[in-house]
Amino acid sequence: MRGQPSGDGSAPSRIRDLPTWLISRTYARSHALLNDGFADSASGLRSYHYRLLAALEESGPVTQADLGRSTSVDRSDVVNVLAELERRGLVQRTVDPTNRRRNIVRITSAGRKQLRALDKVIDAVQQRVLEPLTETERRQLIKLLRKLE
Amino acid sequence: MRGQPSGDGSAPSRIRDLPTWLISRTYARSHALLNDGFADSASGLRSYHYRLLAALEESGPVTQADLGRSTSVDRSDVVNVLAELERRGLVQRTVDPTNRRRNIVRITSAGRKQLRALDKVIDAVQQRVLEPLTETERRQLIKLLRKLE
DNA sequence: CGCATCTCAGGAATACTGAGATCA
DNA sequence: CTGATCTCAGTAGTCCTGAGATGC
Repeated sequence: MRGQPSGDGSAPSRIRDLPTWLISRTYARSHALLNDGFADSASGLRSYHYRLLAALEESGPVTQADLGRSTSVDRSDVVNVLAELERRGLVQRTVDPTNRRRNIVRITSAGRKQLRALDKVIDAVQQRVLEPLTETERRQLIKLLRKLE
Repeated sequence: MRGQPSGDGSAPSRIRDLPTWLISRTYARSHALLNDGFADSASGLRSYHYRLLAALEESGPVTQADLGRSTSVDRSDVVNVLAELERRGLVQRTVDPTNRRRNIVRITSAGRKQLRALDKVIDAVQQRVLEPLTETERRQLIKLLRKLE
């Protein structure tokens, strides 16, 4: 295209320096790695499943609505993803006897086991994505990103 | 759910502290803001259109393939998005006389004008997303994210 | 022939909306 | 009735794959 400067990538570009663009690029990369990793794990599960399983293990039994809120997964997606997880015996849904509108969801021991396997995928992806950063930089990045939430 | 600590959000959570999760949340937020902003602009354009227009203005005339590579927009999406942009008179496509496989794409003056309008949307979104960060932190974030590319 | 380019058709995964049924 | 919850159907936008046609 045009003359590119030297240095460590300080080419000023309106687009490439846009935080939202950088975020979306990094997201796309880790999203792709995640899907590849999950595909390799042959579990038939995806990122949504992981989010819900991991949240369930961390929080203990919760209602679907709370689960959706804590994971930022939309209510309608929660329904579908939980249905798949239940079909696989990874979670259990029971009607809340004190409020029959609600489903109480809990992770099963098979779910915990599956989660251990998915954790490995996740860890590998983190390593791949964060590879260019030092430990200090990683902590810094996490801190900054948490502020943005 | 469970007892939450105090402080400035140091609740340790395997999920919420995952860089890829943080990235995906921030991505989702800015993506939504971007789409809302573009919808309000009544231009009928989306994030892909902006990426291509902005890249075209910055690079000058290029082939579609190069445009796709520089913006990380897939070749097949480049085709569709450029078709829409051309229909609106925002870009111009001409066959490269020296290599008739290629299309040379250039932004039109109407395209530049439209880009100015979209820039405002983009700026507003950046402000909204980065609002919790100081100037120094924003520069730091950009630096870290660029390292991840 | 190999290879790059442009094009088209379609799929996958995330994010979301609207509406209906149930029930506190 | 109000409002929360779960469910279902369907859409939007991004990202990607495979394959065909063209021309270097």
